[in-house]
Amino acid sequence: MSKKTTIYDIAKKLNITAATVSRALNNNPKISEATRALVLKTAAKMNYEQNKLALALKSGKSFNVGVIVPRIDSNFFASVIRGIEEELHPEGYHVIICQTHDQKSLELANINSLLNAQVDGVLMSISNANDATKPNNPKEGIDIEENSIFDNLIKKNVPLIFFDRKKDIKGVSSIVIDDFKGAYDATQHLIDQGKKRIAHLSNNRDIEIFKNRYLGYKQALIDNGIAFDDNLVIECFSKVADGRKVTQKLLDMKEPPDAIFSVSDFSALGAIQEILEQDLKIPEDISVVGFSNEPFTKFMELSITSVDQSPTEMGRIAAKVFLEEVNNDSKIKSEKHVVLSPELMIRKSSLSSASSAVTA
Amino acid sequence: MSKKTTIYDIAKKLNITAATVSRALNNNPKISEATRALVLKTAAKMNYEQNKLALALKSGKSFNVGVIVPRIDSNFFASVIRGIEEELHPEGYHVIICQTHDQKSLELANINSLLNAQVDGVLMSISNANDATKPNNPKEGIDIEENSIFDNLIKKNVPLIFFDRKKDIKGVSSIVIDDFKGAYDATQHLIDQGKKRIAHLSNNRDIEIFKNRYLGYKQALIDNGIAFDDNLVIECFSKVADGRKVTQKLLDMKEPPDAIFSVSDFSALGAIQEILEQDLKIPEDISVVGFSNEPFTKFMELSITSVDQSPTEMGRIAAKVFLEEVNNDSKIKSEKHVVLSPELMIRKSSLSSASSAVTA
DNA sequence: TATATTTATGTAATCGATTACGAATGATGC
DNA sequence: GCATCATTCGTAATCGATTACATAAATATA
Repeated sequence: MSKKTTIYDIAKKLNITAATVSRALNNNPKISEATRALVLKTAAKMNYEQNKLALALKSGKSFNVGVIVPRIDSNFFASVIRGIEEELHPEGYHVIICQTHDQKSLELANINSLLNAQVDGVLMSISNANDATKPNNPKEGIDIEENSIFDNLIKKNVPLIFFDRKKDIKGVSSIVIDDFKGAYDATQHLIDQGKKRIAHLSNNRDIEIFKNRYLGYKQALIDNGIAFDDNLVIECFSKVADGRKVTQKLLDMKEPPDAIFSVSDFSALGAIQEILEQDLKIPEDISVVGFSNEPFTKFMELSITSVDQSPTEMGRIAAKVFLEEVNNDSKIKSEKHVVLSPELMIRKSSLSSASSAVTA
Repeated sequence: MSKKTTIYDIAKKLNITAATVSRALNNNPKISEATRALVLKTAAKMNYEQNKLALALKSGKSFNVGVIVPRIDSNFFASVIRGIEEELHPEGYHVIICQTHDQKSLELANINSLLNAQVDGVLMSISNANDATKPNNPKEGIDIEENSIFDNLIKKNVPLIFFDRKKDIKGVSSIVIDDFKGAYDATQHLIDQGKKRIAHLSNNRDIEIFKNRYLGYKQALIDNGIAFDDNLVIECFSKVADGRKVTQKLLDMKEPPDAIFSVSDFSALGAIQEILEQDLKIPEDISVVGFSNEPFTKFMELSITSVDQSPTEMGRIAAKVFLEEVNNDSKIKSEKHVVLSPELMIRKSSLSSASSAVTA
């Protein structure tokens, strides 16, 4: 319908050039107050709105950032994105969402696609794809083949920020929680409740967060003089059904566990369902602790103890780190590593005595 | 670091012009096979990637769409966005997320901001801000002052699609669920269970969805010969705490209700908590039905009956309608109104007899 | 008054692509 | 051998902004 008005339209109407209009609109000092006022008034009258696309092409800044997550319909990722959006919106940035569904190929495709769209930065949580088929690179945390996915970003000097699930790449900042501590605290809590045979529902430990939770769990056992038993550690997906399945196996053991610490709230829920099904009592017979503090853990009548990751805060900080990097003109670039402290939310699924208060 | 390579770089290297390079890259027939192959090979060698920004400026298509929601960290909206992203990504579109936090001012600001960014379309669910202070326009569903928010979009011919919370605007498509039917079915179900005094936790009925749920509830009562009692309808926010508060009032009545139908799962949960607190039995004494099928309703031990809105499907369809509109070159523009049928998920919170099966 | 110095504006290049138009080349037909 | 035509490629405009440089006008200085 009505074509968008450009600075040329305004220029023509006022018999001046587009350059003058541009200067008037941008508070350039080299212009008379009279013409500035005139241009501003005319621009308003003609409903002028700056074409950010043209500006982006000229300036090389699109004021768009890409956010890549495995999926958006999980409370954790949605909350992180919420934090990112809230922090970046006032600064004039738009947030572009990409999902990988845990496929490495989509991860690469999304990065390239975002680069073509000229985003000013990429904030991402890496995918959970199973890389187990490839031989592990012995150099701790550095897998050259893997990192080549991010080469394009780094070569083009586009800020990359990892949150939650990161890779160790030189020059790349990251915001994570202290997964080791989260797991350690959860395990210690179970031990404090008198539990001695604590199982661990793990997940792909090629991913740092799952490895660290595993290590935190193990260390807490060791520090309390409890023998670590490999048979009590089972890998399982973050799904209710998978949690049920592996819990069934645990309960079938000669010496079943008296507590379960899961890296996921969903598998923790599956564990609870299976335990109750077998007419065992929670937390008396078996205590259960999850991870992520998904909303439902608080809502259940038998509320589930879980580790809160303050996802919105994580998103906010990731956004702030991005802003620092993108506004840093100096050549000295520093990577920043923020580690948030997790908070154990103690609830009914693990609180043996009625004495202590339950966290809201 | 390494500047991005442009078609001019390729042209210079091959001693041809950028026009030829562009033609080679775009499968333009007016070019020899020899040069095309040469250009393609050189482009690959130089790691050429098309600058979508330049393309967008030239073509007027940014291949970005804006999605505006009250907030992203609710399962419903996150799921809708998931559907939108999954449908639009294969078509080459990026999804830009904006949150309004239910503020009309942010709604307007976001629309304008997206327009400046030259998005190809806007998919949105309108905010829940209370317009009650303004006198209602008698013309059903058409509020001129309100709609002026969308004027810019319509004037510029940018496709606008509403999902879930819509306004009736000429030429604007919408995807909603049949909220009337959802509420009707829920109420009928409660009546089928023998309930006779059914309360309704409503919400701001200036919003269509809440109005329709109210009307569906009312009609079900009437159709079953149950007198409608205004005292049993209470407005309340979609929050657990608010649900508790108003339920307390309901239970304090001389004749308390024997069932509660809530427009929100969260206030339904609050209701349940309050009911159990008062040592009443669910569903024997009081049944509770929510709306939205939030994940936690299924997970609770006392699972909550709720109305599923198939949000991912809603997002997919919204995206498809957008694609139809954006790909429609003809001048005949038609608005499309898709109404999805909601599905009542019957669970323990309302199923009196153990005879019937509970939906998963 | 003549010169120096601001101040305000215009000219034109630039960002990186696409494309209408025109020109050069070679092939074809008679 | 020459007109005709198709093929292939170059020229230059365009999308809508910004900005270095040039220039004209206005003001200050001696």
